[in-house]
Amino acid sequence: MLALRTSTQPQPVAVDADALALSVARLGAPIPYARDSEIYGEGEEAEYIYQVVSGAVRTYKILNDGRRQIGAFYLPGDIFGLEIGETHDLSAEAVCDCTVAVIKRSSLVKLAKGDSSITQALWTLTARELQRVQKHVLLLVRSAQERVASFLLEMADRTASAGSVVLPMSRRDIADYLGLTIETVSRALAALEGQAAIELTGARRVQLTNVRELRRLDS
Amino acid sequence: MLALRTSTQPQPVAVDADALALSVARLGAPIPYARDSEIYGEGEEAEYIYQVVSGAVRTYKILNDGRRQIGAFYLPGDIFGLEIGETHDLSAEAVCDCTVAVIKRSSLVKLAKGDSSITQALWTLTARELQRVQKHVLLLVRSAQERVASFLLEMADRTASAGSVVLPMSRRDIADYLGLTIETVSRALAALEGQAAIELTGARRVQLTNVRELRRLDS
DNA sequence: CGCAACTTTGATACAACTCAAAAAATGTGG
DNA sequence: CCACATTTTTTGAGTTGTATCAAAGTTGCG
Repeated sequence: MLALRTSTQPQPVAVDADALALSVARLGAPIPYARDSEIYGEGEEAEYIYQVVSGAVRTYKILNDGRRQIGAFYLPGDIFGLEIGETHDLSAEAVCDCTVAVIKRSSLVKLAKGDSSITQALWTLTARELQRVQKHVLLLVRSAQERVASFLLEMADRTASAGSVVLPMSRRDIADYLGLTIETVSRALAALEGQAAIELTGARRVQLTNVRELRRLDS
Repeated sequence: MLALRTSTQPQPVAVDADALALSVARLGAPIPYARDSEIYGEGEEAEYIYQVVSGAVRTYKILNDGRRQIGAFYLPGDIFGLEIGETHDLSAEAVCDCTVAVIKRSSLVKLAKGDSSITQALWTLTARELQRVQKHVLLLVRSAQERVASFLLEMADRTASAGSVVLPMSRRDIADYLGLTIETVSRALAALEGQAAIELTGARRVQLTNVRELRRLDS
């Protein structure tokens, strides 16, 4: 939700944060990352702030039992890697080949000294991230089908695609984001197709044929 | 984790936020709330910022299927109700009879005008809240016993009680926080007692007899 | 003390997981 | 562009952990 794009979601106090997003894109150095390559690791110093230019990025943690929990997917326009502490709480990887604009945190802090609206914008970004994670919590207590339906709606909304969603991530990624197994994700998709809510027009291409029904599951 | 208290958790960039917490306690009007009474409702204007003085507070949302998801428990010293948008994202209620210090958001904003460190402090509070919710996500993808063990450790840590934890909330509250049913919470507690990790010395009093074992489950 | 609310325990059901294998998609070199 | 190898996704069968339904204890308060 840290997006430049317009969205059907309410965007309170958005102006400053979005202006900052523009700044990152303009000032930041664009860097290419290959699929599955690490952008930063958990515990590393949070020296930079990142914005997806093209492609997609995931943040995640590895649990002690070896499972991986994905914290978020970031799409073009989204800012990630903003921490208030010294280090990153999660690791970040490229979901697919992608380009990321990078700006030094210290240069933003320097800008913020002369312009309190930048501090305000950074705060807003953190608050939006908080709202996003709160939604994630609500997602994780719902049924498998509801989680998948909600995920599809979110992706459709964020990619501004008219009903036809191209998922940049694998079933494993989706499963690890939703707290499910890949088999359960696959079956949930098949069930949604059976209910004529979606149409699987390729492994990673989904047509949302009945958004009403998906919303009913999501709500 | 928005606490004045000392804690075994790392507290990065804590000074300003804690100073602010002191300000709320000093400047805020102490207001008593009866058990289960509403402090604010989801969607209401976020006019005030709150700090628990005594007792405990829960924030929550009601899902469309009628279930309730608790977002957080706030204990003495903790600040809650800080939003960046115009309205509250969750509702807040008194878990038990409690006292809450209340300060107008506008007066903090006024203070912040002359002191950028106050803006910084508010940002830090939001960031801590973000970290807390991220932990909550990790909790919700674990087994019932692991969730309960983790919850007990968190409560022990936050109440700074030497092994003996008094839970201010009911099983229903715990279940709704952990995304479980009350029966499963009860059984998980019984199982932990069977493994000699804890001792139930009353419905709401738990003795942590083997913190090592609990931490192994938590990790 | 007695009642109401809360918690525990038991029996059963079901959703999601695990293990296994087939099918489909993707990438690669000839 | 095709044939093959590899990876990813789907489907199937069986298991398991948690939910549900029901009832018995327990706690705490008026």
